[in-house]
Amino acid sequence: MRVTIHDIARIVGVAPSTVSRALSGKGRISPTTRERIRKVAEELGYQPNMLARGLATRSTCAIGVVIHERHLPLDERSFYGVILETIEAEVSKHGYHVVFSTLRNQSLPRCIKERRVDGVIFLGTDINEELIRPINEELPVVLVDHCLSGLTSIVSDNVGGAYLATEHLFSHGHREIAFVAETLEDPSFRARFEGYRQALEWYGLRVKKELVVEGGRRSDSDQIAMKKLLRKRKLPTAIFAANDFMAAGAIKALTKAGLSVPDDVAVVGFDDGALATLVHPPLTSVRVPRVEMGKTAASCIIKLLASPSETSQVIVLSTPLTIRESCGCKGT
Amino acid sequence: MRVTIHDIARIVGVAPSTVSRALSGKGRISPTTRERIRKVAEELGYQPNMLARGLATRSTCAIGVVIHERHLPLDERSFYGVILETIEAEVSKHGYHVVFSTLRNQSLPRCIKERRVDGVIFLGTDINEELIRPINEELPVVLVDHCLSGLTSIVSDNVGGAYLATEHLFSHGHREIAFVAETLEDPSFRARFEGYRQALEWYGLRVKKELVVEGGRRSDSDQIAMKKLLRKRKLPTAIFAANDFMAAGAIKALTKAGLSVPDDVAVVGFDDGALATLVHPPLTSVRVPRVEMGKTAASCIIKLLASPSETSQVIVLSTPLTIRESCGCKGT
DNA sequence: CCTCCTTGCGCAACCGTTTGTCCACATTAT
DNA sequence: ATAATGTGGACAAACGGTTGCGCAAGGAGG
Repeated sequence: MRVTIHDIARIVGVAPSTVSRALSGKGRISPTTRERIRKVAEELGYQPNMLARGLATRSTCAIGVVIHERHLPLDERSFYGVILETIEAEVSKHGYHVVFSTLRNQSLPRCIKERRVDGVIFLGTDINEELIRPINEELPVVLVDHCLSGLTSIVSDNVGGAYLATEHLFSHGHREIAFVAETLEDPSFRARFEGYRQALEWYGLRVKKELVVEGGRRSDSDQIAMKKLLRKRKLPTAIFAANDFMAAGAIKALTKAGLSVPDDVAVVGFDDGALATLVHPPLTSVRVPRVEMGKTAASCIIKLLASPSETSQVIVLSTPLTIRESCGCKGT
Repeated sequence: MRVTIHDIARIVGVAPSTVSRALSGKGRISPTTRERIRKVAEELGYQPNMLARGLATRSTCAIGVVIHERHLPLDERSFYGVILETIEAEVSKHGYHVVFSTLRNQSLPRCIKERRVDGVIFLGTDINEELIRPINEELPVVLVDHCLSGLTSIVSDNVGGAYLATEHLFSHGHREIAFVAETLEDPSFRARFEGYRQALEWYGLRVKKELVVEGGRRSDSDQIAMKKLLRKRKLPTAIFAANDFMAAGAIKALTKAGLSVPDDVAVVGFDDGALATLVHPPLTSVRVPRVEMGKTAASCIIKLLASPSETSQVIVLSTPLTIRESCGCKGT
């Protein structure tokens, strides 16, 4: 059996409550008994039972990180893995640990319903508002990559980043710029489309329907989209992809079709994840600051945990353009 | 305040213990009162407090998943993200949830030391045996991608997969086959090298030192390794890379150098993750059955939780070769 | 010398469950 | 009728901590 404060109390010859106070540092205790207790606890290798402590203090020292199943798998296609691990690293500095869970068929994980966490971070879009609101009544909630009024939200500047990418292509002479995405149903992708649209408009161009293609949610979405695009009578001179996955697929399809990237068609992606430097030519891509998003989410939830009345805010992280070779302007 | 069994007991007019038994289905209770209690619990939206239950039953309904920081980030370079999410999906079916944590500077996460989990799954190599053994004294432990005597271990057949890959290249006429890895210090990569060595030996070839290159642990390890290889007076006709990341890097470096894959140099990777189909040409790669590894790990820990005396075993999952285009045998 | 404050610590209640024990009553066998 | 058995539920003691309250001893101030 594990050693408890009662064991320590018996050995030192004090009451369990005294042990509790000595170890937690709260309450009035003489320095000498405090030290005696600490020493014995140390020797016995005492580890507090967090369940008991949690029961008494109504806290769990855990924060839930929930990700929608649509954003799985946590691999090359999704950047949530990095955010998850960043959150874990940050909150663990404050003594919290992470309960990781996915949202299946839009029902909250048991660990949340059963209040086994002190706060929740939701990762990604596609999470029903009706699911989140009630949670927020009882627990601090932080949203990452998603925005809801009255809730603390961490988002990247999708519109601005897309604007930047489109503008970059325009400034290098491209006038026929395609937009390729898996689906425009996804709010992030729609925002990226919006930035694309705004940039074109600002420069006096219009969005051409035939240059906007969606590949759908299937895993070969990239090739489906590119097939659609390559069927057109006139190819664009540049492609702005809504994420790196689609950009990599574009490069692949173009190369296969005997076209050169960036000489025949320039390509710009979005995310600037590890994939960007794994393909050839290396992707010019709009950087989504995943680590910063994770860190910000962690610090927000910690702040909310400390003072739940903290007013909610929307934090927009900027998305700079990382220029590599796929856009063809290297050295210009 | 949340509704407790005391609230229900008061309303129904029974003792809290009766409510507990009615809800859990254990113990003798008349069907009519059981139903009355269930109905009231339902109406009040009762959710059991798992902390209290855990305290009473000495279980937490949580399993810890620990990954060594060396295997981070959880992105294109690591396939542990997929395993993590698979484990979560599986154990949640049995009412468990996942506490995710990384191993920093070789010290166990607090959530484990404080026994906030009922069992632990360790992901990846590089985890100190001295850290794991004591845990195993008190909790069921499962190892994934790592093997320790007396502990239940789930591994993929690295040696066999590498043998298969090398044999495949040999059978298509290649005699100068390079081996490229980040480092041979990693046990998985060493095992893959061993398979490579065994295959060469079986076919009467010897390992040539100049054809075995390591790129180191840096993020541009792939390019460093390829630079070393391309400097040699005589290029190999094929490259067997210890993982997809290095294989993708090899393709990139070869393409950059004006060489064609697979016509000038064939490339075979290892992992067969999402990256394999994202590069051009698509990678022929040895499949590491990540999902199956996750599922197996989950079912092992569930079994161990049910009967802790279960005898430990080593489960080796087979690693078939997925043939695509980078090895140049398509259609042969 | 008496009162008042402070300090250090013990007592006991509480957090919300589970579970062993026991009792009252009903049912059946004798 | 009485005794033996079975049934349904109450009571209370855990589980391992935290925390409000109270009390005794000691020191300071009048």
